[in-house]
Amino acid sequence: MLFWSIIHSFMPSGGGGDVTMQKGDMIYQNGDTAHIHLAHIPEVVVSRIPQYFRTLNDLFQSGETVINSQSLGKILQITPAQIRKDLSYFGKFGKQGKGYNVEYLLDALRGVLGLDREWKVAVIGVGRLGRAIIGYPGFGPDGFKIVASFDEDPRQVGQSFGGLIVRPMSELANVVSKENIKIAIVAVPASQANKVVNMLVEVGIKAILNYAPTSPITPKNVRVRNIDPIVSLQAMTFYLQSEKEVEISLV
Amino acid sequence: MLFWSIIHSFMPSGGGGDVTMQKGDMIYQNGDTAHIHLAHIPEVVVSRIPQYFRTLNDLFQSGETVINSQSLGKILQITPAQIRKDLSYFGKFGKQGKGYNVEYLLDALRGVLGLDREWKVAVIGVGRLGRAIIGYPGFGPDGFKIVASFDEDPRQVGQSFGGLIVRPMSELANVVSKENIKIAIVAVPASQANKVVNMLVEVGIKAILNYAPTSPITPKNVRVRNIDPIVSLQAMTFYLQSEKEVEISLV
DNA sequence: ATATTTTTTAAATGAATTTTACATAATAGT
DNA sequence: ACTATTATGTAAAATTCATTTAAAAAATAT
Repeated sequence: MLFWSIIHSFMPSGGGGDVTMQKGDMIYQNGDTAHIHLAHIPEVVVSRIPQYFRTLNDLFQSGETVINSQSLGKILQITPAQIRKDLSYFGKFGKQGKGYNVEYLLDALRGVLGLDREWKVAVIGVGRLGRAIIGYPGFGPDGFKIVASFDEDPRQVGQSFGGLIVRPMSELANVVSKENIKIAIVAVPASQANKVVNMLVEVGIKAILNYAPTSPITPKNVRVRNIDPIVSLQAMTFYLQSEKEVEISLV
Repeated sequence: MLFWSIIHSFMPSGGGGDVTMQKGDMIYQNGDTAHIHLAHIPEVVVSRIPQYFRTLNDLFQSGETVINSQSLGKILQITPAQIRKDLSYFGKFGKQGKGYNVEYLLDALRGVLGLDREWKVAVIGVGRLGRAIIGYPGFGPDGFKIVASFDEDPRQVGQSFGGLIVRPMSELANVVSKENIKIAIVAVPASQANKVVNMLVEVGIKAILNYAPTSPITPKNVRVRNIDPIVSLQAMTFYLQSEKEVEISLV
């Protein structure tokens, strides 16, 4: 690989669908093609951005036009310094002496998170949980559109939930490719989860929201987030029991 | 406060319900009472323990008797060294040259997480989501028993879901105290979540699993874990869009 | 105008977390 | 019984991440 160039100073983003570059990003040449490699951003930072986004959305809905890092920090229980640092990974959004324009920052983060488009989503498994997910009204307003559902069970195939006909797994590859689906939600029993995840990886899914109580293994270009209420509860019971400070009377 | 003693070498746990102490823990005297302060364990470590526990459970179910850190790491996508380090915060559970006895480690972690008892849980909000939670069969086997449900809406009060009569919020304090409930699951709309969380804190709830898309503020002795699929999805779309490496033809 | 507020940036510090490396102990094979 | 191998536990090093500090710049309020 022939090294080409590192961006040493920030270049503010242009208009619509282009790639924003920043300090630390790299352009390199490989054969007859140039590649852009975006600078590393800590995962913890990436996980906080959606929370900033949601809070800004709430503020915007309630008519707020400006907010500073201090107030935002109070709402989210995060220090103002950290909020400023996090945002600075992506650009300069604030006005000195004033704070952040809510609508402007909201738009900026929408771009950062890739939410300035619609993401098509497939749901795998239409049991009790899968049906609840399909019926959940929260995905649409944030740009996630459930466009297909699948189930292994022939008795489910053909049924209709939330306006979606349940398809057999054999149609997965076709539908994912035709509809250009990149995101899947897994709502099958633990016993089937690994097999299903492998199939999803195979057909080109790049992000999986996994509700099964497992930790599926995927190539690192396929992201997985697990939602497991038991795991969350257990992490809390650790504290519940360890905080029982023992009191021994000495008298 | 009169300083008393720091534990300098590990004392293996005794029998049933006592508190396991270890290197770094402190005993101090305050008035006529002795207090035990357990050594700090990183939050990330605490979050991983339930995953070890779940995987060991699976292994145990499928008849495995021994596992080493390498194999466990492969399953969980964690380095063997990290697993050993994590476990070493709580004691010595392995045998050199062999690995960990699955059943023994499982029991040990059950104790660490405080799962060697039953935890009573209250569910707040019996809408679509709340009912799905009450009906979810996964809580019971892990020692979490949903013993009460509440709703603000008078039309829901008195109805029965999953064998539980829905109670009015006015009975919250009484029931929580009589039943000694320490854990609550919040499944109310975002607009009510903060108010509900405040009520829960007030009546002595110490751990909250929050399904509402908010980040409620609590005193630091009350733990909160948020489950928000939108936030999880958005953290992934960041990578989906930023990984679109741009390819520019140079020919 | 001037003082105040608040952001941005960089650098330095500090804290938390992960990895490395190795002494030590158990096991398995000969 | 001896040797080679395996795998833990942990101290120390390395890394990553978070926080603090300081200084410059921009906006607002007095």
